Amino acid sequence: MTSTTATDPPKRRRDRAAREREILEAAERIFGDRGYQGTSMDDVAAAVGVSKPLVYQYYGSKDGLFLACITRLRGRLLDTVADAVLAAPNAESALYAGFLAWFRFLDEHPQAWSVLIDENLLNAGPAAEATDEIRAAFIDLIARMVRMNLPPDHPADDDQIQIIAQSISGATERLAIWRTRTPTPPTPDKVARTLQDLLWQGLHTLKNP
Amino acid sequence: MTSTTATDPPKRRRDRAAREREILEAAERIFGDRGYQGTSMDDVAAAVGVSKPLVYQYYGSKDGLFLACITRLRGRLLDTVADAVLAAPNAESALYAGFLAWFRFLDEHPQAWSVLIDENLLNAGPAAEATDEIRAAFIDLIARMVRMNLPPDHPADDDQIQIIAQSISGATERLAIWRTRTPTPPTPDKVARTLQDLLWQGLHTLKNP
DNA sequence: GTCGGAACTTACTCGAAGTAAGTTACTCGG
DNA sequence: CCGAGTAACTTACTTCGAGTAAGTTCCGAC
Repeated sequence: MTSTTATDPPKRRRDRAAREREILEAAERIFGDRGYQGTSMDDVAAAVGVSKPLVYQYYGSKDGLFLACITRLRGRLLDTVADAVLAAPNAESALYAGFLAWFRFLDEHPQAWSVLIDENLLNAGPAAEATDEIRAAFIDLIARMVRMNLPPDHPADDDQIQIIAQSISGATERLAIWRTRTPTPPTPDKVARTLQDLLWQGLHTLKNP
Repeated sequence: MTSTTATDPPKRRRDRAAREREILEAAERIFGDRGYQGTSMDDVAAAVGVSKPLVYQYYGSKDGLFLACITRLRGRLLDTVADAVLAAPNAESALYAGFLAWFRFLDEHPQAWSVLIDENLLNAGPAAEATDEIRAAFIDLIARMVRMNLPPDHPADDDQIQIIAQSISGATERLAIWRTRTPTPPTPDKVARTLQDLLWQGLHTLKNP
């Protein structure tokens, strides 16, 4: 049906930055609706009212376009969570606030999240490294929080901190996927509280090797 | 190059079960080497020394073949971990033994694991439900262990148990991926101990709502 | 031997990623 | 106002891989 945005006739040239943004927004929407595999470059081009080679000129490849979507969406998610964490009065509530912000954001932007779920698609070549880098910002945030939570009397073991940060990242991602596939999932609040209860004690009693 | 298995000339007919096994084994190998996207059905067919439609007749689609690989590999992994868990003398060591078995298996079968990493690819249609079902056996095992670990004086909240089981599943999967992408990852033993330390306390002090 | 079904193949269609080569519109110096 | 230069854009392909239609060959049972 190729509805552009309700304005078909006055489709003039636009400068590159504007067109790039337009394409990116359409791509986020369509990838979110139909998934990576279910979306063709022609679909995206048609939605913007433009031809496919233009999309290729600006984004290089389907992976490139998808990566751009992921990067932007994850950036927003990270900002939201980081804001919540930094606004918390102490370490304990920071952990909880971070979890809560994460699950709430994903509830409120289901389309964004369904793009991010597909992130794992890009396991081939340099795209894999790119998605790892994007996720790494989250892992860093978590690692910083973990350090804040650790008992101050013994120095942190970097391996342990990485292990814990990766664990928390993996746990929250799987929980998010699980919630979307469960008919009546527990509320963000309940999930965040349960995670907090599960982890809080352990973070204080970590033994060094 | 189409190397079958070092025996090209005597390629006779075989009964269905044998051929299916042969195809499945080749598929595991090739998917493991090149990933889902990087593998074509012609590749698999050629490796067995057979034509593509035969593969389709036996496995229906590329997703079907891939799913068959995942199912078998996850089954083995589950057996290994379940054995370790059941052999443990008590709840605390069962948790640790399960983690350890998990990471050791993946160290010893890197090719199997690289197939399982791609599991997330199948996010479309009925394949998504199928992969969820396969993973569900793991979640169940974890959920049972969590119940064993819970303090007996208050009844378990099913939501909480699901949340925890999903978390642990997600954490171990992300850790496994992370370990494969890290030059010198911590040993399975260290990872298992850290996870155990992180979770053990929290599992005992879970509050009901 | 021949008949029936199971194992297997050749030779396609179709859809989507990616590209080569060209065309149209805007813009800026004269 | 006008022509060149360039950025925005298109048409018309190629290529590759998933999936399929329509057979053909082998083998065992009667």
